[in-house]
Amino acid sequence: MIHSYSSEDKVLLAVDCIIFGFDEEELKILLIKRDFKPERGKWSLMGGFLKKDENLDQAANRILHHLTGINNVYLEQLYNFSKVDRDPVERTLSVSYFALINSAEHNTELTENYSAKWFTLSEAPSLIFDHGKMVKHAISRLRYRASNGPIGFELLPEKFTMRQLQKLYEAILGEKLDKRNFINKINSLDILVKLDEKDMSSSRKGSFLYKFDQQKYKRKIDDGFSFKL
Amino acid sequence: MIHSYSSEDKVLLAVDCIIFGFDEEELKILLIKRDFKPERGKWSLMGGFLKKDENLDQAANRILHHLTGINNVYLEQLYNFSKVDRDPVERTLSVSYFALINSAEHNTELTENYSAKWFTLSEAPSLIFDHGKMVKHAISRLRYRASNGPIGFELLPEKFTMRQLQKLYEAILGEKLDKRNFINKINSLDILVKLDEKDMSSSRKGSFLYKFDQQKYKRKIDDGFSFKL
DNA sequence: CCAAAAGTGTTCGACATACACCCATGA
DNA sequence: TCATGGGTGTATGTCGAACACTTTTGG
Repeated sequence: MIHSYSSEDKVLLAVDCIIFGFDEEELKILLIKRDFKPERGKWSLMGGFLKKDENLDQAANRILHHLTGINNVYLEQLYNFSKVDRDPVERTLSVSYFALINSAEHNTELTENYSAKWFTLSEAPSLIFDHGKMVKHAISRLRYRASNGPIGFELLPEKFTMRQLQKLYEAILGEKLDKRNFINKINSLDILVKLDEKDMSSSRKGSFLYKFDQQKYKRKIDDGFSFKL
Repeated sequence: MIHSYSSEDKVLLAVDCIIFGFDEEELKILLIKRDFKPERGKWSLMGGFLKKDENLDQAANRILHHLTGINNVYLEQLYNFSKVDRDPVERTLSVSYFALINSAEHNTELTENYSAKWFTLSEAPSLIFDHGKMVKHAISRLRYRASNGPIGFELLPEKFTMRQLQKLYEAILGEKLDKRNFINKINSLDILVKLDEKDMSSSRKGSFLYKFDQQKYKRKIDDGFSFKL
């Protein structure tokens, strides 16, 4: 048995995370101001390098935790960006990941303890290297995933109103949806539980809160059900 | 300006290609018998290592050409497989690519000059490392792409019959399709040209040949059209 | 004349879309 | 009492699914 592929080239492998959040109205991404060279002072995605004793998912989790204090969020590998001169310092490939976080839960902590900032998609500054391309790619994957699986709930608090859910989907899909049709469709999926509780913050009448029913969803999936929105 | 990220780990990056072909009846993948260690003599995907002066798409094209003599085919990056001990020799990550080739055009050349062999999906031998996982992933991507874009034509000769096209889609999707519904749907897309020519090899009556009209398709796309099958 | 594949339309049901009014409440 | 957002059902059109017979021609 041989012990190395000794004549082959090795490369640096970065991991960059596109972190999505939702603030009741708009879809946002979390960026940090770089405090190191090159491009110090410019805005960038959260990133870091793969270490030799971890896989990419682990690296993405580690980087996310290190830069934001956050753990246990939805993370998904997207694409490997490999243009030879994409990083001016040294040949580096970057694997992009997208993350979904419930920003209500983490907002203040984030912006105070770490120098991260939320930007709406339209207000986001231009990013270093090919990070802009990564964001575009991530948005299109997010749309796909949100339309084909119950992934949107990752961006909401555990309990949420129908209106919040609708606003979220409108933000993800970039289009207005009809209130009645949306609710009918969601109800026909039969994967939410309506709670006895109301959220009173948005109106005088108050609106019922719902929870995503993970167990029920899994049972339905095993039964051939497929989520489509 | 700094000139290296000197303290970071570097890794070997492989590229492995899942090559799909179609032989009038079944979807196949092209494998080679490894003539080097480790796992010499076992079947594997076509693979090689990324070199420092090329990007991943270039590497995939180079590897494909080197191992099969084929150039200019549809290639798409899929996923980074990064488990720490996936390759027993040395830490290696692998980026999988899937390729679509018109096997009629390349068949004999391939199996004679190179030690490659076509396998139907059900007859394929078990593969080294995590190559089996890569194939599964590639099939699901192929299904998605073929359902949402005119990518199936990459697997057919330039001129083809409706029946061939239907068989191809049946093979990709893994289900029988209704002849009339299929033809109606394809015709309603309005992206094929019917030729005056018939293919006489499959029946006494002969069946008309069609070509995919790239120009027309592009015009329709620019016009907001979206391919769905 | 017969076997074997090619070609061709219509009906029916399901699902998506469009659309407007009453309700409950706090101020 | 009124302003604000919450909640609810129906009618219509579109698209996908099921389905069977005639045509051609080489042997």
